[in-house]
Amino acid sequence: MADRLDSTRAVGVMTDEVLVALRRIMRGVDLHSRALMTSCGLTAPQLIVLRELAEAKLPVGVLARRVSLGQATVTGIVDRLQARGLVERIRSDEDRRSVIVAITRDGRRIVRKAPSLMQDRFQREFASLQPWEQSQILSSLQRVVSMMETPDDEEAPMLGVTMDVVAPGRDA
Amino acid sequence: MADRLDSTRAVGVMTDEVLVALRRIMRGVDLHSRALMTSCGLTAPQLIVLRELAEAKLPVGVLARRVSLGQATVTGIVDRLQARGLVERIRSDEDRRSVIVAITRDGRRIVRKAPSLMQDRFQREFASLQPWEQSQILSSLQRVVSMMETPDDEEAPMLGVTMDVVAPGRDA
DNA sequence: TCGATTTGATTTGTACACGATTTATATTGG
DNA sequence: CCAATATAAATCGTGTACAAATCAAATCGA
Repeated sequence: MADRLDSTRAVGVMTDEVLVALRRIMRGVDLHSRALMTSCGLTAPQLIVLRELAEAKLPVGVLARRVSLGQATVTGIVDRLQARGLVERIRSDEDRRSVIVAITRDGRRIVRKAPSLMQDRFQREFASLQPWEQSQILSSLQRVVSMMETPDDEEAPMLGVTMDVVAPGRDA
Repeated sequence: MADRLDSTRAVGVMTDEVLVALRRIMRGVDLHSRALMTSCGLTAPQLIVLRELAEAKLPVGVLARRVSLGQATVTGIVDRLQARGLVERIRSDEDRRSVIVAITRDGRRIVRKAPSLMQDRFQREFASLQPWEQSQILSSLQRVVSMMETPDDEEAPMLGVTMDVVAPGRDA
């Protein structure tokens, strides 16, 4: 019964379970994001960005790196935030290519009363764990991150998924 | 610079790090999905759906539950798969509201030569860990899942791996 | 100084992913 | 038998998220 996938090597079994857990986590985060949306009008990424800006005004590029998102994505998020008057764009005097994003008074007010990024349930349960369990979970997650992100983070050359399907010549 | 987060309560510090790790993982999964796209023309969700269909033709609703996605999302994925001729839609004779999705010969061929869902790198690194590390990671992830999903909501049928911990009952 | 390159941001196009609504078909109640 | 209800899928609207193309400003080179 376990051999439905011809390509399933022994190692695949547990990897698949990891994958399933990952997908369920992603789904959970997404669903919470939507719940947030209906409760306070902000999605998780929007709130993350806003929180970052609550600490300091930043140019878009720096902001993107801070929140681990692409520049294009952040531009869209800032668009929506700006439409609600929660942030403002200021062209830098130093470098007129650069757009500084700053939180507004309204934005600050919303950040202050916004619920936590993760559901209360998660916070509560996580907090109730023993410290060693908390660090174990954190380090496991970080281990997964390190296995997923390229080590010498050159960003592009990791497309090594290709078995023989595609030619690796990306620079040509 | 360490006091920028003065507004976070003690419990928030580690939770935030968990969150960051989670987001980086999600980003990693997404990036891999795109790499997959360029290498074999299929994204991860498409491949997941196709794999499921390689085992049996299914109505859209059942398919959606099997892969833990919404019905609307699966409709879109099936649209794109169908446009490439990898699946076909068949209206059920029994119940003409129902649309059975079946994999085609081309679809089966692609599934066969598609790379694993996760990069080789992840597979290799995960496999190279000590067994106790593997189970620690898996159980940490599953712990996170259980903290995130509301007990009410359980049920998500997952991608067929069902071993322990979650959802004992496979389907009928 | 003027072109070429680089760099920051936006735009465009594709693909998820969801809830809500709509459409088509079944089933049931009167 | 037909209206009311229920269900399956498709469609619509919103919001991520990315790469690629584009635009605009700065900087470098000749």
